[in-house]
Amino acid sequence: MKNCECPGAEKLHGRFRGCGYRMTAGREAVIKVLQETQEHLSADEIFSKARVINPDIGLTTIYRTLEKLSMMGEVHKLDSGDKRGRFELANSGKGHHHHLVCSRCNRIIDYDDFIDDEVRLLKEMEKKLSKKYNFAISGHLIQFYGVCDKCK
Amino acid sequence: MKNCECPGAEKLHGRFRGCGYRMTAGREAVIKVLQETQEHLSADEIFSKARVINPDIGLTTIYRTLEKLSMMGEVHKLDSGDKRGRFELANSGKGHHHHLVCSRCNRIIDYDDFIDDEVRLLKEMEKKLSKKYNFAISGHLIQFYGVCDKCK
DNA sequence: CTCGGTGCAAAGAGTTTGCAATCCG
DNA sequence: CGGATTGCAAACTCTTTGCACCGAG
Repeated sequence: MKNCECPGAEKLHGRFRGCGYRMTAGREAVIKVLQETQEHLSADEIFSKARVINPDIGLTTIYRTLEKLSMMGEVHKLDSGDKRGRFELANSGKGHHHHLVCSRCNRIIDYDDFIDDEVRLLKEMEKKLSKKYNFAISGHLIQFYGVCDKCK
Repeated sequence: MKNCECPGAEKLHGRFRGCGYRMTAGREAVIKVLQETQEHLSADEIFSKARVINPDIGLTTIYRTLEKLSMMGEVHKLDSGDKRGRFELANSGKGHHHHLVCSRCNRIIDYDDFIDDEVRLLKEMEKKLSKKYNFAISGHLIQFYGVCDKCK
């Protein structure tokens, strides 16, 4: 798989084309599902929802599409502690945010409160760490674990 | 499994006993392996190393011991991005630290540089977030992703 | 003696792969 | 038309479970 860098294209459809990929019914369905949800869906959950749009789609296509979107930087794969991956669109309406993960029900809550201080510190850390460890930092993961209101 | 809180016991051996568990050759081997390594081993890697100490040990015991130690708060389970879990002793010589994760080779590097500022901010965040989201925060995960020096 | 602990084999769960058929452009 | 994409089933990987035997205390 090519590690595609095709910036600026407004629509995912265009980005696929620009990367030499094709837009298909299956991919459209996956993207639609991701755009319409507020939650962090697993591959399987995306599968169920995508089936409603396109009954012929297979789980394999979900995985392959997610992998492509992930490579393109359009979706982020999250780790919620249970064994399956969860996915969120990178460029949904949401801005930069981090996660609260419930250890009991594995629910993931986004937060973007108070995030400016966080981001400022992170940028500094990135600079210092990449210098000290000669490490090319491309991203970060910040999560707080605990028990959510519903589970308490 | 009991969610054991038996503070203050100096040795893991004692902590096991204090929790109503038994100390066995298998558990000793797992603990020894964890104490002697500087890396973040997977269950399988721990298995190989433990086999050297105790050739009769099975992979199952590794998993079950790690689960107990994890419940007791003696080991932390890490997520490196590849699908298997990695483990580190909570009370090794290392103090509080966070991780740099190489996306290429999945190596995890500990850092504890500049960590005071980080921890200070985290504590603040925890306070604010737990209030706003009514979320009982028990821990956090901070990781930077990128490409390590060896992989560049 | 009592129960917790063990190894083994088998089961699970999530994800990936091989392949022939199909579809996009 | 040519190569990318797909669904299906099978393969894989890591982890968990059932069970009969073993052993710590």
